[in-house]
Amino acid sequence: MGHGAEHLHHLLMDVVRTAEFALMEHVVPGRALSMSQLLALHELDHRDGMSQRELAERLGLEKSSVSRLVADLESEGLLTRERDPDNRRLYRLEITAAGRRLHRGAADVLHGRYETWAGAMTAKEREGLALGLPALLRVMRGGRAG
Amino acid sequence: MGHGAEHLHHLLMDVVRTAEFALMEHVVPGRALSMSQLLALHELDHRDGMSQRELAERLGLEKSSVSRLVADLESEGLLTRERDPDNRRLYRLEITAAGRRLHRGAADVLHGRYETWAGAMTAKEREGLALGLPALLRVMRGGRAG
DNA sequence: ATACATAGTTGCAAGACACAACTCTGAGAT
DNA sequence: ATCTCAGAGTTGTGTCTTGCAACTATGTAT
Repeated sequence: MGHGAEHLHHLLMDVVRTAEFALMEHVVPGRALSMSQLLALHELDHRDGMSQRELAERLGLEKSSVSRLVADLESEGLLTRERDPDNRRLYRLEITAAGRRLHRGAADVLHGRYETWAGAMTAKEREGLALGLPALLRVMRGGRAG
Repeated sequence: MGHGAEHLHHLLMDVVRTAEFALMEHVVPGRALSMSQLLALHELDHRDGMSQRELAERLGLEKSSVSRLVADLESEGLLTRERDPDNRRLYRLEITAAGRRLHRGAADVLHGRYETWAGAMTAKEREGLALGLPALLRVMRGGRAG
């Protein structure tokens, strides 16, 4: 087991260095979207009506950062902000059709990319990854569900 | 296997969001080191005498960025730069004892962190990760060995 | 009414990075 | 020799992303 741990040091550093590049490169052709912007769309695509505070929590960003992030996305027509009628302090964020299209497009690119990657792995490696990676995330976050 | 691919989209985004935080948080107590600085030490700790161009390639950074990065590390006594006698255009970078100590310290912290994580995983998950993660890196990089 | 808490905004400032233009060194070609 | 060209590294500058602190606006409780 010390074996795996020694590897992990190396491995995780490589993952961080490699993954962001592999994820972001050309997933959104034409438009210049940051990682955080894409992650925000990602969150909103599978849960509408979040507040900025909630989004900030999910993204691990400060509320001020999210304020600007969201303002940019709104001005590009990728999401809408409306005050909650029941509590006008907070916004209800909703992804627009364009935002959804963009996110799905990125997801498709990633999907295709994964198919390529998967083809270069053995079945055992694929299975291991499918089992181990979610587990790693689970424990890295300290047991909370994603 | 479309199943795995759909997951991966979600998964990798989460990895990027989570891993950097999990890796960098408190691994180098006292000193303020950036991810790239730590990665640079990591590279130099297992291969001495690299040039800046070489390091830039490994880190995926522009040579100007590496120039400043390395200058900082040198001024903090974590590495040395000496012109190659055989080709005075390039530097030979060498990690110092202090740099090595610092990197090994970070590695130890990560090691301990992994032990905790591993304890929260099942044996199958650990094995899967140990098999799948290197494979993922391999294919993400396009087959080159790490 | 007054005090307090919460959601979001704005004015900074810092850090990390790329790009372009520069210097310095070395390797041919004439 | 010297001219030219390529490669390694540096510096100037601008951009992007982010956090912190101070602010406004809205809601809640006493």
